[in-house]
Amino acid sequence: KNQRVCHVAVQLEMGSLWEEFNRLGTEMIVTKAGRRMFPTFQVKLSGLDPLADYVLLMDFVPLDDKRYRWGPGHLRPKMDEWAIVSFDKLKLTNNLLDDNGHIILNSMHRYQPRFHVVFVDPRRDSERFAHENFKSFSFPETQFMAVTAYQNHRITQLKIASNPFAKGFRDCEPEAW
Amino acid sequence: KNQRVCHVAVQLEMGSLWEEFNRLGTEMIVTKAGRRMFPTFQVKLSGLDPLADYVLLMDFVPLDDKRYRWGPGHLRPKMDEWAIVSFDKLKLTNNLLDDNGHIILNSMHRYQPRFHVVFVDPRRDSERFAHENFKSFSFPETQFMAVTAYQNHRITQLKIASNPFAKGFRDCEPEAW
DNA sequence: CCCTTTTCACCTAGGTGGTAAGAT
DNA sequence: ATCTTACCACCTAGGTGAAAAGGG
Repeated sequence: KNQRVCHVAVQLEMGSLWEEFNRLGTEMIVTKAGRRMFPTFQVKLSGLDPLADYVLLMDFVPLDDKRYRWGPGHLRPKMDEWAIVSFDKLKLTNNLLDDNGHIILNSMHRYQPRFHVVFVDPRRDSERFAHENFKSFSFPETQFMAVTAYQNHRITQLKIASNPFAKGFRDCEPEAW
Repeated sequence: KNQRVCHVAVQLEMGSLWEEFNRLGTEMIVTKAGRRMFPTFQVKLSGLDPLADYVLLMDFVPLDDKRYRWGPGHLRPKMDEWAIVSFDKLKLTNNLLDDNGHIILNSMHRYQPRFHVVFVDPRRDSERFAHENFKSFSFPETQFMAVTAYQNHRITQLKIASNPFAKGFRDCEPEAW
């Protein structure tokens, strides 16, 4: 592995929330127009070379068949700072003809989100080193099933309890979250 | 001038709205937190080399003293397409200590917005060619005075009539805009 | 007196799950 | 029967000028 990526470490943000969902069997809604993930996939990066350029992206590995990618763009990390990368604008869709750059997933199938840090190699023959210029990370607690409607009512209730945009469906508990 | 920029042409969007404001003497609000411009500075680009990289930015030339810049980032133009660049997220502030990347302007002073297309020269000694790698554009009808409160009531009325976010202050006319 | 700051009601824009109807 | 779609009320988030208060 290239020196620019071999020391890179990644920590999942909101890990306890992910685990809480994972215990119930996380589900993510997919729609024609595209739907955000909740919890948001968010990681804290360290060990980046402040002078190097990186491309950060995600893909979704089916615990069945195909694979899809999504990237939030370039990053040149700031010195003395743990870069936090949020995929909050990433959207999931079940529309095979989607042209909005959303992730196309198969409803009722399970997926493992994966995160990749790719060093942008400035050398002319960088293709030759492509295999050593990236590092990938998987967090098992972020696995989920793509659905068009929630299958498990307890997942629905946890989403309503923890997602600010679903506050309209809460019954009570003004301070619990 | 470099071939990558010498054929670049730019057309101001919403020209007639800018002219309507200009006839009254355009004013732009500046606040501590930063305020958007309205009308938005928006241009249509043509003559770009589809294989080249560009940086697009704006600055504000005082019809008195200092100068400030703001850039929306890189652009690699799509073939067969007139790229439209919108500076709708640009904000103006009068806070000299601003660290949000907003444009710091002097209230009660007049400014001329200016647009620059900069070719990202891949050559090692690109600094030597910096003077020939950009092209700049000024539209006199986009001049304005920075203010903390509107000075001309007719400007206020035109803003209310044409800015969707000010719809709450309209008296009538559901179809006029 | 002139200019700036703060707060506010009223918008735009868009992210939620519920619900009922539609599709297979 | 099972999964999908379209629409909805209800939120978050944030862009408006008005008005009143603050500052020199």
